[in-house]
Amino acid sequence: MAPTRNSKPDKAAIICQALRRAIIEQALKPGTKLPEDALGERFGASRTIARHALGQLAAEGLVELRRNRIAVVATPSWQEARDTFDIRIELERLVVRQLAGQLDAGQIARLRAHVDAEDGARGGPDTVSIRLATEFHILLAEMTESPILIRYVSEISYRCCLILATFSRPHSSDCAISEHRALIDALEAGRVDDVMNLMHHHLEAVADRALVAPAKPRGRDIMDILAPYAEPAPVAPAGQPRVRAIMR
Amino acid sequence: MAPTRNSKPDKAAIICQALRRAIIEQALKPGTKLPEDALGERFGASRTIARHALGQLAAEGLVELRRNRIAVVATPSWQEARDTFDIRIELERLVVRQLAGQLDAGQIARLRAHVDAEDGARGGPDTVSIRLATEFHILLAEMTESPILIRYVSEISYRCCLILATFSRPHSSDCAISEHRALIDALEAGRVDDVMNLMHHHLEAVADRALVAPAKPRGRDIMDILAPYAEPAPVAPAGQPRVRAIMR
DNA sequence: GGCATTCCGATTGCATGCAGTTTGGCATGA
DNA sequence: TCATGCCAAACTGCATGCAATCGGAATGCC
Repeated sequence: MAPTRNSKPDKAAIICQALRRAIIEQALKPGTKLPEDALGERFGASRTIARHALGQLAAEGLVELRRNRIAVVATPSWQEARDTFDIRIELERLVVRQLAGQLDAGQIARLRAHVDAEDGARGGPDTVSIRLATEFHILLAEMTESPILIRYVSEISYRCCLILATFSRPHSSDCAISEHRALIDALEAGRVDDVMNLMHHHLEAVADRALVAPAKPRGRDIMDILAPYAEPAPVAPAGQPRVRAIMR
Repeated sequence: MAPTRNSKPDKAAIICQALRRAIIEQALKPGTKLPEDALGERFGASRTIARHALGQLAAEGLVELRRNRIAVVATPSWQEARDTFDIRIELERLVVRQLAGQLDAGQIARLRAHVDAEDGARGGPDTVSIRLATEFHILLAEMTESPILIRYVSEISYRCCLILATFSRPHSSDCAISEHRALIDALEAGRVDDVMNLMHHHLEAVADRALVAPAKPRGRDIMDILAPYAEPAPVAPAGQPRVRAIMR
């Protein structure tokens, strides 16, 4: 009775997992088409299942789903990228606020082991470093044992991977390892304010290192660029004034 | 060409919308079963569509989806409720940080009109007041024009409705109207720190008013209650020490 | 009477089929 | 050469069908 467990791990979930990994490791680049039947066939399932998986990934923001059109890997805009990191900072500050001084020796050891693994991946492909760094943050979130926090941090961290894939220049995000170590030290010492600030600045640094504002418009977004030119006569301030605070 | 618009609003999305409203207005209480074919029949669609809609709502955390079992309206635990409000506070602080001093007269007017509507709903059923109050927050989020922020705030606000439905004592959350007005004033004046603090305390107040810790265990959660008794011999500190900071 | 077992209806997991829409190439004409 | 219109292939939207699984009632056993 006990050993049965969740014997059937849900076919759609498998496809989801595979696509997620492929996307965050940039095996599937933003804009890549994801036809339902091709996916289904590849994973030995029907379109129905592939469709379901795509729906989930769309809910996570990794995939764009347009009606009657082939699904594609999402291509975050630059402004979305900024907003995403802003949200991530606040969420992860919550994480470390909950964890500071609350972790037992085993948990601290697990964290250190993970960072060592990150260290070991230096020199390897960038995508692996990025994935490992992301998994460190997710590991932290999981230690809160708060389902919502875990879900949100995971989701937004994966999205940040996608963003890095879209905007980052090559070789930019491995010096984060020492910052991860500092985080662990502060967590262990239990100084809440310190660790929250560390996390804040760590993520800000990641964002600033990665998010080089696109001088030449990267990839798609062509329609966005053309939008102002589509107005017939730009005499008055065109359209509604966009109400976005310019942050940082 | 222009008048076509999105002519097909997606059947699954309709079901989603309907269920969401029903859930946040407590027409569907936590724990209510949601069988696929019953749903499909009710909305003139097939099980496939109903299933898809349930998947979406599960991704939003409004529905619980267990394999081979009937889907049910989610029943948040008390700890989840606390965590959810903590996250919501940070997200909405971001919202007002972006909006302070950036709204035009029309937007301010729309906000005031909405609060007036809330006022008009006083004395009506609690569920309507709660929905209107929630929509005020979502309206704010939409004014940021940040898709991610809008998505997260909407999602978590709906979840908070569900939480209120689960834990709130009757007659608790209508005095929020004056706080909404204060928020608008501060937004218009553009004092960022003020409005962030107002939002923080407003949401904290809502949480404190609503989240009465359940002395007698409310409804289901029987398994939770039994959990400690399931341990064979509670001699030593049972299992791993739960690592949750007790906040506030 | 209390408890384990068996069996059947209810319900989900998944695949397939058909209709409607979009895409992109090709032919036609200026 | 370039623009235009048409058509077939590709793909999605959705419904239905079949097998697997679950929950609960009836049954048998002590």
